Amino acid sequence: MSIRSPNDPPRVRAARKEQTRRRLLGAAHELLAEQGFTSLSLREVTRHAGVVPAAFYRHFDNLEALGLALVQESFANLNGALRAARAREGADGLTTATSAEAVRLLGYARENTASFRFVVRERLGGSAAIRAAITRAMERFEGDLALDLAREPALRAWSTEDIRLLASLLVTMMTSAVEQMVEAEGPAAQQAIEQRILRQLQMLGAGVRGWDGA
Amino acid sequence: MSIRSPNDPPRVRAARKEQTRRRLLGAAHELLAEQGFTSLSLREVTRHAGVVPAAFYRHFDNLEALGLALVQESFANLNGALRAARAREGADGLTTATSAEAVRLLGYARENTASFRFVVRERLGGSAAIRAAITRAMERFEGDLALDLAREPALRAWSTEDIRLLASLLVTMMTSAVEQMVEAEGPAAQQAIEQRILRQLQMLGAGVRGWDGA
DNA sequence: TGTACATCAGTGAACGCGCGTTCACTGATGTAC
DNA sequence: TGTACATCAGTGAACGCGCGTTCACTGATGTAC
Repeated sequence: MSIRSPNDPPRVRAARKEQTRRRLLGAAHELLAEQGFTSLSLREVTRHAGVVPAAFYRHFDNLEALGLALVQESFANLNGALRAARAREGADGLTTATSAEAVRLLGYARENTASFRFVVRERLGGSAAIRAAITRAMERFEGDLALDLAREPALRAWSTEDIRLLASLLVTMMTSAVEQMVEAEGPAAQQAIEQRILRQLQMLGAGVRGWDGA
Repeated sequence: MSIRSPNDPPRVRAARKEQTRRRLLGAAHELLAEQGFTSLSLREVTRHAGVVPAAFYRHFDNLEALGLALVQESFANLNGALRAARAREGADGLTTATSAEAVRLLGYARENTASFRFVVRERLGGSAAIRAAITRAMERFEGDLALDLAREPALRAWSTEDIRLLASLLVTMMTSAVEQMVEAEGPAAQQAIEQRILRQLQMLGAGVRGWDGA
């Protein structure tokens, strides 16, 4: 590091620090495509980032803090992408809307495999703090989904609890599809996964239409 | 080790070896209740089992081999328990049968938390070989379920592919419930999880009844 | 039953290795005048 | 604009530690006669 250019603008130091931080996060991100977070080492990350191990501590207290930053970033990107895509499209009807959301989510997962693989793998394993952060983010996602469902005319007669259960079930199904997606090899497999969950959503949709809450 | 008793029966050596093997598996099992397989160390396991590290190699090639043995054992126990419970009960009707199976599975998961926590955590993380072994076992489970579904009068008109999709969806739902169950604290939380998935199964059941395969 | 030899589960010491963390340092960047 | 001093991101060396694996060994168990 410490390569100076003659005419840097002011705040160069802060910008360079941020740049190194990004390099650390990026290095971890790349390494996590091929291994679990638990088996990641600080030295590995700094080596990959082209920085000396001790430099790590200028940016994070420890590896777990970096992991939490990754979780936060992954979900921020995902939510941003979904929000943008929703605004772009805007579908009507419950089944259609849910299916469209699934397609958007899977599409984003397909394009951001590394990020999703990390989240999917760490959701249940390894560090308790990271697990908790992922759970929290997914609960927020599920809550938003429940709010959307509550506005659906088709579900007007449903109890709040049943709407929550439906949202939870939808998240379960999408999570499972994303799990398959990040392990899928080749576009054919990816398309098959998408078609499978869409048909499963239709099956469930038939149940939702026939549901009288009894 | 090597504590001799005066009048041991023959085959003492083999029996003692098996006993040590069980101790190693048991030690790993206990340690895995509190940490991921990836962060488990050979020395930790042997220490917990009361054996010198080098002794490990008389029983397994490496830690991963022990992990695979654990996977195999977990599913063998699960399948045995479910088969026994099914024979004991035997329910009629699709929704009833599926719900009963879910109740059995969750009950067994409640009583064997450590074993399930291991499987649930390693299903997506860590070692590729262990992940593959768990996936295989779950596919077998899903295949058996699909066979059962195929025999259901209510599903006579369904295509093979749709029956597979339904089995897959049911496994997804049960897996999710088991994931929640192993993290649940207290009987109240456990019962809530059970009630939630039962109602979700009813919602899906309504869809299955109304499904015309279109 | 008794003896002599073979087997082999478990031992204990040793090895080299990568790890996380600490520390005093360096030199470019930032600031005050 | 120029100078003197302060800040601080990144360095390089050092540390103690637990790790997986190897090896020659020991002594109880097993077998052949």
